[in-house]
Amino acid sequence: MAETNKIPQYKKLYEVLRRHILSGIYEEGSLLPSENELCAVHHTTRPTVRHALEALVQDGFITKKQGKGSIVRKPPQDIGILSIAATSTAIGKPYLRTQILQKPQIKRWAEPFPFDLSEAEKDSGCIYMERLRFVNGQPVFYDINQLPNINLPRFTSRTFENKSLFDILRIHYQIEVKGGEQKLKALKANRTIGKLLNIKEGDPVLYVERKLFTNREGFNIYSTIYFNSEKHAIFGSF
Amino acid sequence: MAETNKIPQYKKLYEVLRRHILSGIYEEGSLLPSENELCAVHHTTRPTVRHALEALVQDGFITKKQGKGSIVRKPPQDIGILSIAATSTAIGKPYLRTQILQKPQIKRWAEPFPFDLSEAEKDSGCIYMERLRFVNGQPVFYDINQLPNINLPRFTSRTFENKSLFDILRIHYQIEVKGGEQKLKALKANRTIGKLLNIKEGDPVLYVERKLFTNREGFNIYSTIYFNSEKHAIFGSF
DNA sequence: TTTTCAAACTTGTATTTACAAGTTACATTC
DNA sequence: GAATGTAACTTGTAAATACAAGTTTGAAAA
Repeated sequence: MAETNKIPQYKKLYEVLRRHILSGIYEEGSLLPSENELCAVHHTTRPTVRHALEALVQDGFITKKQGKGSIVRKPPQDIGILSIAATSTAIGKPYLRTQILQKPQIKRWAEPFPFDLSEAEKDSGCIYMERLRFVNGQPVFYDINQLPNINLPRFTSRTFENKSLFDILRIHYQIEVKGGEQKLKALKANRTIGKLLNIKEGDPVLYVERKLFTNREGFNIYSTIYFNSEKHAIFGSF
Repeated sequence: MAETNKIPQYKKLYEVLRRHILSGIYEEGSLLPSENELCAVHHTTRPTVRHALEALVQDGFITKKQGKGSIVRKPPQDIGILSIAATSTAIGKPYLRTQILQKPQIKRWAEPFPFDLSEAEKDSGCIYMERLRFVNGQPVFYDINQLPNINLPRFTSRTFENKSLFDILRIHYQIEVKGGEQKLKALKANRTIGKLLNIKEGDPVLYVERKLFTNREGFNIYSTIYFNSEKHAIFGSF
């Protein structure tokens, strides 16, 4: 028994089940094997299985019901609450095109900065990028992302057009978002924002400032978002 | 031993610790008693203590560090992402006054209703209430709450002025919010909203529709919120 | 004085066992 | 056939125990 790589059993089980749910082996609405079955299959005990299931509940992959079982849920989108839903009619998979206005480049942090930066973050400078996102051809989402330039080889030369910033961070750099905080306001669009989002100056826009914590100590991602909520709404589930 | 009211020990311990954190008995940044100490004091065992602490971590009241202990955090506001933060200057404890515009009363559900209602919810009618909340004397927060009128004895006669709706549901009825979904938009204030929030007609307001799931099957809480983000922002952490 | 290291804490992971409580299915009874 | 109840599932709560791993402290050694 030397092959245990220090990764706890409950986490390994979590990963297995999560993978199975995402890959469709367990269908949405169906029941996971019972806790005792999972014990038998994975050669472990109920508290360990329950620990893994608890994490799945926490991350929204299942709901549990006493006497019934663990029900598979629709896997939740990206972490962090922000996806887009149409207000009037429910569009199944909104056609979302992303245009990079400013490719990732190394800059100084914007001043003044809406969040407190650590010394390490200040010293290392930041990687800056701007994106504009379209739903059905209309611009709805303008966001500025800044992250510290700490140990991210080749980052600025990667392609972002069709990939999520977060996917790239997770897959290439093992950086995962663990939580965050955000401030939301409704503002009048100024001229620049109005032009970008194709609305009139003075029209209301949703404004969000976010700080996302990651599994890397002291590595946070900062975003500023302007959202055209004329025809769409920001939708979140938690 | 007849006084156990069916409430699990770990929940009771959670309530005790939560109360103590909120009342300042444990200061922000300080350490909670160690798990073994809590075991001794509350006559229980580590798994139970850990279960309670896990819930506190989940709700943002503490963070844990292996080898160190449980660190008390700044207690997060109301449940579920919505609290208020001043944008310009950080106000330590924003003076928040709540005015009940419409005491809880039994009504029919509003039509049209932004979310799908179950048959049970439709049949039972709803408890309806409106509140207006002030920070430093200025109205910032107008919210309409609707919840199904199912098995909530004495609910409409309770006092809400200084207590959170969610605290009352949790403590008196063992109803806990387990998750939810919400839509956010920026709108122009109409005349009514403008008057309530003391802003000009046409000024931007933050508009939120929320559906909160609870541990009671089929019991959801629905809120509509208008937020004056002129001087404040909605703050959330996740 | 400074460094090193070991002991005594802390939380993290895991097993084993037991019973309570909610759900379902089926056999019994009316 | 319809209602009832029981048995066999499910998850929920709780205890007792053991060891692993990270942090702090202070004594011993350099």
